[in-house]
Amino acid sequence: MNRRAEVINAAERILEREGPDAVTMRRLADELRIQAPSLYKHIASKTEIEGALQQRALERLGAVLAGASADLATLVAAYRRWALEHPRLYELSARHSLDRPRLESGVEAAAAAPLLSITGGNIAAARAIWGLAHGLVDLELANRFPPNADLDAAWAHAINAFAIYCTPKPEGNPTSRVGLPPAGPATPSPCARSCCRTA
Amino acid sequence: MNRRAEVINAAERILEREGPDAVTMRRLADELRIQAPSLYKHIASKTEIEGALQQRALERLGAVLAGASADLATLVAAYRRWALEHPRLYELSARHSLDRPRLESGVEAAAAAPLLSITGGNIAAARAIWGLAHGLVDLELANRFPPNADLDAAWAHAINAFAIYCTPKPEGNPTSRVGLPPAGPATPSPCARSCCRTA
DNA sequence: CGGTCTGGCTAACGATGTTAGCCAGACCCG
DNA sequence: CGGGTCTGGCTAACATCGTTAGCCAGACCG
Repeated sequence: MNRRAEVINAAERILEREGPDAVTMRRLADELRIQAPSLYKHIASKTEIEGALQQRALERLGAVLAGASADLATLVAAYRRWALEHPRLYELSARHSLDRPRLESGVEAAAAAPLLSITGGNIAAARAIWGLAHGLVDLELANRFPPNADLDAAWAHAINAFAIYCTPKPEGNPTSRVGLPPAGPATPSPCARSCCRTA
Repeated sequence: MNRRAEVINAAERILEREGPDAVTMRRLADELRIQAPSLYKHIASKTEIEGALQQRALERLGAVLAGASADLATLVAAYRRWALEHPRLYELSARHSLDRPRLESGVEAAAAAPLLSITGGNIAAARAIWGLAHGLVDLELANRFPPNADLDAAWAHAINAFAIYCTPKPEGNPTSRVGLPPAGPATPSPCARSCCRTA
């Protein structure tokens, strides 16, 4: 069964080095000094490889987020940074629809946990923040912003807007706050920050 | 030159009826009662077709948004509705990176205008809201939320969070407010809404 | 020793985007 | 009317893609 992991490792290597179009069964077989049809002794289809990489991406992103859940700003900064550092993997994992049955259970929840923790267990708010982070990253990766766009400013606004939903965690208490009531009117600083001045 | 438009129309028809995988040069040729290579008399590549559809999507979405720019809630609702009604077209247009050179000038700006208008010309805030709307839609289309997720609640949070950046337009003045200073501390209702109670 | 399983192999299939090259007809200009 | 060019079809073919079928060497085990 270890060969299967080698296949997926090779796929990830090719993906990161040469982009998604290079991840080809024949190219992948080359990397393993094998013929393409032999791959099917270890995996059922290319889709399965993509699924495995998606799972891998979810795990890694989840781990990174878990280590950066001090407050909203650092959390989303970690999200953005990871996505920009592993754009191919992020794209592959985000664009494909999850086939939850195949996904190892818990991965999804683990990736979501830090976000939930920060919103005090407010699932809907966590989803909104997730959407925001994913959307900004996705648009950035897809080249949808003009080349000179000040994306840091956009992220700053995003963080500022959602500050109402988040109380910074008391220092030194890294455990989850899932289950606590939402933060409620912890009014954010009323947007006099530099990022808010129109250019 | 009109045949080119017919090709793109046919591509859109197939896309919407049978999904992205069905948009094949041969299938497309069938639809036009033609042989596949003949398509190349009217277009240079399949990529060009996708670019044209992307442009088309941008135009239509822009038009819809322009007609729904009363306030943030109706604007993003329109965004979401359009994307869910034309998921294939939206995906195709959002996933592909823009090749701005080929894009007809002004389309991008036109699509962005309603958003900019609502943030009072605050570009960074507009981008954040765009990211949020795109992200939520993209995750929804990609099946990333659990089947029973209450997405309306997530959208409500999203709107609530960004309310600080938006003053509702004075009734009966549909012209743009681009250029005005940002809304500043127009404090949002402090999140006592039903959507904010944790389930 | 014999049987089974593992993990390679070659050959091949159908589908994809795309190119080369031919040709009928429309259309225009002298 | 005659000839040239342009338009828009066509067939044949190519390389590449994911994938299947079927063969076989070797390891391993009873």
